[in-house]
Amino acid sequence: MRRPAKSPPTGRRPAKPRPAATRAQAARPYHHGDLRRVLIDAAMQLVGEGGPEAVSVREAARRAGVSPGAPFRHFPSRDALMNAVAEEAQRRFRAEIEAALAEAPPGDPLGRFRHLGIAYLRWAMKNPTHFEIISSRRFFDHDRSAAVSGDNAELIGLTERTLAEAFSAGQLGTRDLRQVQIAGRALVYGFARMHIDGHLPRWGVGDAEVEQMAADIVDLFIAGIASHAAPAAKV
Amino acid sequence: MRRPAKSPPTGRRPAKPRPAATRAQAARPYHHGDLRRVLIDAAMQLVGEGGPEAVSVREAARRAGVSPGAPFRHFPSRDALMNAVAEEAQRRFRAEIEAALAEAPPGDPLGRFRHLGIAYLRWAMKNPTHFEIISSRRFFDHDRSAAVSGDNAELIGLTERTLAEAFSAGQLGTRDLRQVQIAGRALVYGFARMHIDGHLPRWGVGDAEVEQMAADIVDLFIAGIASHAAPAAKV
DNA sequence: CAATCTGTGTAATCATCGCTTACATTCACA
DNA sequence: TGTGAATGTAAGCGATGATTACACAGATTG
Repeated sequence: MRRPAKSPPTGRRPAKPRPAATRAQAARPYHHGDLRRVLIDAAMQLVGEGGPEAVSVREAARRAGVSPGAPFRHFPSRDALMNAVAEEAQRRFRAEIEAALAEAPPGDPLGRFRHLGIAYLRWAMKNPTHFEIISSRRFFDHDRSAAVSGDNAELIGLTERTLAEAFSAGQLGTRDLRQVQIAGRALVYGFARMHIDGHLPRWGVGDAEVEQMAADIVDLFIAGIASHAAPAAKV
Repeated sequence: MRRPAKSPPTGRRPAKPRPAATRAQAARPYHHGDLRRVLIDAAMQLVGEGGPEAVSVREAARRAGVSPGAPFRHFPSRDALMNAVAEEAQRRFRAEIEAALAEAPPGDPLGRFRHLGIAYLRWAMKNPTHFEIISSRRFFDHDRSAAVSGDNAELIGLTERTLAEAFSAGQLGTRDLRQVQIAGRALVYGFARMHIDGHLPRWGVGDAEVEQMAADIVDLFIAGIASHAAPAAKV
């Protein structure tokens, strides 16, 4: 980031009130097609390249080929842009989780929980920076975005229901359901954040091994909470 | 942050080469006592007040009563200052963890592991912003700070050894020790991050209940990995 | 004791950033 | 066809991190 401006006026325009420009030079109509969309895409790309902090309104404008003030017609602040980016990321996240869950066997709640956890981690491993913005209060305000909090609540509800079914089916023994839910969430969230924050190498988990380890700890957790009289899950 | 400058020259000096100032005005010797230390303290305070992003070199200088360029005599960049802050935080973290562990019973490895986990979470709950800077690669570079990575490695080694002892003592059944270590870390780290990132309210965990819940999920994890029966439960 | 060297603070300046305001241009609709 | 709303540009404000030239003070040494 922080490139040196790089835009000498390029003779694009004599700068003062000019007669209609004729547009013979084509390629740059005064009005951008769908600037809002383009800005979100550019910001998504910036997040992917350098994390949430790498997003600047000016850089997004630059990539959209537009003046630094233009984005403010569509987003009142940088935070608003980040919110839009977070909504987009959260939407993709939810879509992938639900798609993965659709392929899980309907009969076995604990098995579905396993699919849920693994899909969650797979997306987080593949999209660490996007996962980060939808997870950390620092980069946007969940409470201010109905779309994000809605998608998020939907996913949380999904896992809660799944675990509750497992509980009802006697797959969890006598454990405290709420504790199991929170511990399960902490486990997958923690592993995802360890990946994002670069902790895994220190724990001896190389890039090639990450996905397998993710599945392993989900399985370990399930084995730990599963009712020991009924080894229903897996195998 | 972002306060409006607020420093009209205050007539402190006529700006051009002046004869010795006599220091009759006392209170402000040209050389600050220990600016480096004061800057770190100011930055620590800023982290505590508004998180890592709230740290600015200029604000630290302001609080130290010094010109905006002065800090750069001690820290070549903002990141270097953040590194120093992280070292301080990591030092305090380690000290508290080790103190807590010293009070744990030496005979029972799994019990010591429990103390470790609870002490870890207690510090994280009480110092969320400081915990964040030593955890997230975003705010400083572990690899560039021998002090931080040393303290950190020491703590990790501690938990690894503790769990290994439990394993040797037959308290873990036949589980994969490495997986247990990583899952345990993911669990506590995840819970700490959930707290930092403001997820806990959504999971129904209020501020008053946080510490208890932290202890509960550590216990739940330990119960899950403790011997009782092997994972596959070939009862 | 005096001269000078080195460390540390100040002043001024630069480029970038988010954001605002005044103005220009274009589109859509009456 | 004309006019207002939408949406772009230009210019500028105050903030930031960073650099440079200079001022001062403490320590070292002749």
